[in-house]
Amino acid sequence: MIIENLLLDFGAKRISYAKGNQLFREGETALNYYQVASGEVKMNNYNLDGKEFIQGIFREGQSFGEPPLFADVKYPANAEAIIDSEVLQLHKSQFLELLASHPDVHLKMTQTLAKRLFYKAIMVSEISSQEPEHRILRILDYLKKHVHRIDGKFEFKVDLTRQQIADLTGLRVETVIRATKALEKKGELKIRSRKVYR
Amino acid sequence: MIIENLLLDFGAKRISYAKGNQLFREGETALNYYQVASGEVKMNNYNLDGKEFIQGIFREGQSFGEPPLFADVKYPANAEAIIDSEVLQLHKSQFLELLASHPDVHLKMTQTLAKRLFYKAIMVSEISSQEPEHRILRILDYLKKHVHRIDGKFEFKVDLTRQQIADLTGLRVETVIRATKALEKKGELKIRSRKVYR
DNA sequence: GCTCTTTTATGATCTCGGTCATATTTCTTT
DNA sequence: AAAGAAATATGACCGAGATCATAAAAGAGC
Repeated sequence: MIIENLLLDFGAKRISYAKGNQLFREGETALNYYQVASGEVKMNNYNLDGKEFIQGIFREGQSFGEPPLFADVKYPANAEAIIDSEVLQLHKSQFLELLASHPDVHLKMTQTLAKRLFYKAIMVSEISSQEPEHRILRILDYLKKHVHRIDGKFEFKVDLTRQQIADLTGLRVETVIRATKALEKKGELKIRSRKVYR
Repeated sequence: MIIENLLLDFGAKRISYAKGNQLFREGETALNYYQVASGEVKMNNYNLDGKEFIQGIFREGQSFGEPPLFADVKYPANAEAIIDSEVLQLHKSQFLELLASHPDVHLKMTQTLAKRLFYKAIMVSEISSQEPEHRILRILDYLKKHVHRIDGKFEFKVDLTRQQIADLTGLRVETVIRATKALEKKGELKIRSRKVYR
């Protein structure tokens, strides 16, 4: 996260996206730095038969889609507003200038990328070689510990639908529903009025 | 990649690891920056029943295991020499000093992380939602285009065993063997004396 | 309150890739 | 050249999770 005034100083614009609208698409060239001012944005892929995979969900203060600004590659996924959202948008060239003139911000950016890489490393290994229940617990624990920074049993209310959990783990809704129930029975999580607590 | 003399100036050491030896393990705290001087190092995970997943393979000039130096996390995977290797090793504090005093090197580092993130984003989506043949082609195309920078049909000789392809894609050897054969029949790749060309 | 949509739920069936067993070919080492 | 190890190959079978169908509960909008 880069503080708003600094972004605005460098010419960032505040732009609104209605629920369901796309900010950019897989395969496009990256032109801007994006940071959520309010709302919720997801990055996702669709495979050939329409199945969605969610790369990540970004909330207030979080930036997304920066890697292609550094590496010379196209966007590996789409970005879409999950709910009505406002986004701070800064053109690539100004963004790079900002980093060059603010080493501390650059370092923070590097740390952000490093954290994301850590998350992806975990997920890719999980998805490739673990059974559904394990995968689900892993992503919940990751969100609990690294995103929401919550401690204590069942203190983390999972603000995701079963479908979203499925899309984050590469499973199917039905499998997630059955697996979460099995996990509740095992005492690994709680379900109160359909919401999952971990 | 950071040029060798610069690393040595900051106190890096050249260390040899025999084939099969581990440089660090999943869950350990990151203490050093690593860069391959010669040989080949892989980062991997093992799941509960011993199945391996290869996060990446690093060759001469490539660095690995940096994210935990930036983000405050433990290693998400092990590092192991695939063949006898020499590695340049620089202590975390000196490494961060190096970056602070050489903004160009820092930017290059950020670009490296960004590229790796790009690769992981592709793989995690592939693994989660695509069939074996698709996954295999994707990783081969990634290696061809982004690692070896080769152009032209069947010009890329894949220097991986079927088992390694399996461990990189989260598949099983038998599946990779069958899938590569099917892909050859479809004209997507060639197999000459058991080596895969793409 | 009523309607429409979204989300959760559950059973039945199917299928693809995993598993297991075994063989053959190639590479290494002595 | 022989022996051993590693990599590739192939068939038979199985099972976990996907798929399909259908329903019920909860939430959103009017």
